[in-house]
Amino acid sequence: MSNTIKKAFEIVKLIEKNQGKYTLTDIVKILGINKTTAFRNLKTLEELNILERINNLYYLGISLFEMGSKVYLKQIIIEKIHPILRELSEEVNETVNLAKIHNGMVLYLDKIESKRSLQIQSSIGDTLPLYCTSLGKSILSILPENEMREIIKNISFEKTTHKTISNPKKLIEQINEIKLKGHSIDDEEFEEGLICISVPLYLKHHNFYGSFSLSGPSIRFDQATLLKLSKKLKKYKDIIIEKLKH
Amino acid sequence: MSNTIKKAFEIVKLIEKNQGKYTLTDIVKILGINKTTAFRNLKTLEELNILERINNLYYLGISLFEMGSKVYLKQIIIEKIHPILRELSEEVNETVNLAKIHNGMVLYLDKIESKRSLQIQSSIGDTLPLYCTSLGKSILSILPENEMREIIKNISFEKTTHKTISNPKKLIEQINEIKLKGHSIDDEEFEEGLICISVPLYLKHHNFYGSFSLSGPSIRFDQATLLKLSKKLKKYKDIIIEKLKH
DNA sequence: AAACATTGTTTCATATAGTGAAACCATGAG
DNA sequence: CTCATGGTTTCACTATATGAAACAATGTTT
Repeated sequence: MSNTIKKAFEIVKLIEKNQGKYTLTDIVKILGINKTTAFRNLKTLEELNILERINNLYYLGISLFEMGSKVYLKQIIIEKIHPILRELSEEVNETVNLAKIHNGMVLYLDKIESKRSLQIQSSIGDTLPLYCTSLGKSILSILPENEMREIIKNISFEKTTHKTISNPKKLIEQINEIKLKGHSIDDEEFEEGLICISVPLYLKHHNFYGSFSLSGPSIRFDQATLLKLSKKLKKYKDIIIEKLKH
Repeated sequence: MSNTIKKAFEIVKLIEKNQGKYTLTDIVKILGINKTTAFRNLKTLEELNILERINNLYYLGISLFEMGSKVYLKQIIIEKIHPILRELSEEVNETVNLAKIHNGMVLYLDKIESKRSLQIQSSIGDTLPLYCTSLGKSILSILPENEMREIIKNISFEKTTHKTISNPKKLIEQINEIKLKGHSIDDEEFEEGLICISVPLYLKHHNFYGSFSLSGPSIRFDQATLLKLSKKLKKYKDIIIEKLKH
């Protein structure tokens, strides 16, 4: 079924990974496709503003921005939650992230940066593994049991810090704890010096399995602070669920 | 050149206009394409998460959100300007919009809603005509003369309120005024009861022709207020230009 | 400045891959 | 139970995307 579309989309996905890095010939080499085909597809994608070409290097185009702004998720869910998360961020003066599960990964949906926060780089639209982020672990804790097992089965664990969870048993252990506590913590498991604390967020009516978090440098996030923050998170979680009830 | 891609994209563009309204058969009728082709294209688009199907009705898919979040414009320009606009919004307690020109239209890039503002519906990603918004008029005032003339030549004026500008001469007159004053006003020219005030924003290094605005109900925007707001806008404009200088 | 390398673009013959009419299901209405 | 509607599958066909090769436009090396 429409291979042409898929091929074109493969190109776009490649550009998404590395904007402004690839030239026609690069793309041909990387994807192993024919030059003429690539050439013509790039041309049409450019015409459609799906890609943009500057000095023969390709970038994601403005059409994607236009359409991306209009997906249901953005207009109905993210934009309704945003002001609430903003309040949270202002109240505790830390960076807030919102995420959902997508293809067995954490997809970042929204972010409110605290003014003081040293910038930790996670961008809206990025995807990260479930097992090494507090957001991901929170989400895992609210998934239907069989779905969770299925996802964990397909994870290939890779350590990014010495604290990263590296096997299914440990992960499932933690998930069970999270179910009891109602929140999850990423204690430098993904990035040295970075701590996150998340609560799961399930919106039944929208079939939304997600979570949101507070994150910052480990210096600021001692045990006492974490306890306080977890309470705040749960408070705001209730506010969100109330607002998105229908 | 790759007609298949274009056809597929036509479908996506149709869905963008009316999410959750069209079924396969509708799409076939509206676009005058073959049922089988539409069927298969819809299927691949769904597979690629470009479209989402719920009860045989189509919505924009999550891939578009992912990729849309990563366009240069968003990551480099909008996200840098955002906190500044947020400050502006908080300082004057009114709704702020950011826009740029795209295909002879105003493309809304960002929005910060004031808490008190009665919701005026303009969404990020929307496009509106240049001539009936203050944002558009501001942009026109900074375009190269020939480009501006060319664009105005192609406008088909349509009145949405009795105050809407309805001919090129009047528009060019106003643009000349804007060039002198440094800001533009939309006095219920697009929507009854809605006033906007904008300043143009040209970012040389990014080849960015845009503008940003404050908007709200006409009751609040008397002459004296407008004067104050125009000063604020210009102040923030300088801040933005300074920050995006390189 | 000439020869070479590299990369984007065009041509054209070919067959693959998308197309569309028609038949087929599944569902819901009358 | 019949009909109507809308989604799905089949299959023969040819239009359409494909890819090798030639070409043009760069910039680089000698």
